[in-house]
Amino acid sequence: MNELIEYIKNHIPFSDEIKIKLEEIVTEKNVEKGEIILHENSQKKEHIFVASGCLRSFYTDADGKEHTLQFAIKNWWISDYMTIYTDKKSIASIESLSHSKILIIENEQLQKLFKDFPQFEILQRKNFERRITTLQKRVLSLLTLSASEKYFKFINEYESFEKVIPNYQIASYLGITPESLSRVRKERSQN
Amino acid sequence: MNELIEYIKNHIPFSDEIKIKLEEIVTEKNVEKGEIILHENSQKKEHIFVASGCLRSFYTDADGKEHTLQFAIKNWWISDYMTIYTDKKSIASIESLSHSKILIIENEQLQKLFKDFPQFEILQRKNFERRITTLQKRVLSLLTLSASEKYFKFINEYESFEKVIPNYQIASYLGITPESLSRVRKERSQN
DNA sequence: CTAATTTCTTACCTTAAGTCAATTTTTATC
DNA sequence: GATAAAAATTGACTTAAGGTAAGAAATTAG
Repeated sequence: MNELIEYIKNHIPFSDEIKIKLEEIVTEKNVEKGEIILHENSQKKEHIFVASGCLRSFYTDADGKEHTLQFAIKNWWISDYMTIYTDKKSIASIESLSHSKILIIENEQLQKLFKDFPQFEILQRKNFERRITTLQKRVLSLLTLSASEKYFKFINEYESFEKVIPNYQIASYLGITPESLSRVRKERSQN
Repeated sequence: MNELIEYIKNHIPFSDEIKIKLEEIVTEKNVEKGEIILHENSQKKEHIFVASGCLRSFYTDADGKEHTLQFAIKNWWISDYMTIYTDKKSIASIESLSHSKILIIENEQLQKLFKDFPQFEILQRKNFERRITTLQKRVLSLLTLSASEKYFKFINEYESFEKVIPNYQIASYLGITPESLSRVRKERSQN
């Protein structure tokens, strides 16, 4: 909870009122490595804030292959946007990649929070803007870059991820096979 | 202008006050096929509403190859989000694919509008939500689908686009070559 | 500390999609 | 409606990345 408060204070004016409200609507949870937090097919509209550790959202295709949508570390939000903003069943799952501390807010509660404390709208808007530009950049990478370019861009941009996240999951984020990623990494170590 | 008003009325309560304000900040423009509305490298933070016709935003890579970011038809918004929400120079351009009528709003003006008429925030939020889920779906398509699957999904989803947009631009949206797209289309006509 | 499991690497082969170049078809222009 | 320009198609060839399978390395669990 303190991590979330810290995060909020860094963005908008904070008050005791807000604190009380937050304590009412936020669920704190410690999760183990490998634990699934949000299951595919659920209809839960939950926003997850990562207080510590690392999470991943992914989609499992018809062949059982997993495709990573997002990684999230401390101070990041992660959720299944398609489920929250449409009325369709979730096609994605969220799992923890390490022992993590997470804070969960129900979407309805969050919407109420926006009404009661309009300054949160600003936070939300900023998050949206960041998310849109991030997704846009990712589309562009997928459209224009080769396997090795995508990988080097990724480890460059998300250095801190490299140690926590298994390579086969990075591959599934970049849209390449683990074998290809391994070959790309070999090249690097030879040059 | 009427098209924008119509659009707004469909989403939030409208008033004469809003109308007056809009007339003050909105620039109406008729553009020709092939006309560039927003140039790469500009720093203009403009939101474009399509009243009629069809627009396209695209990125030109180092080899001069164009990669389509978005198409937009009547009642869609199109802009260069990366330029608007970061302080970097635009790496994308926006062009008109037909004779089009467009309405342009400066980002600063739009932000003021949000302050004066908070109901617009709702409109903005909905737009953001839609955009995020759309981008997310596109990432997923790029990660999981073959050239032909991407194409059939596209023409299925955006039927109305097929007639206006040249195939080589659809190819650049899907991340495949025009030649590959042509082969995919040939298969379809044979089965 | 050892066994079991998971992740990563490597070699060999296959394939989907890219490249290049020529031709046909469609669209725009005078 | 003829001519020019743009877009689409096609064929021959190349290539980047995928598939398979087996073994090595690293992690995790008992």
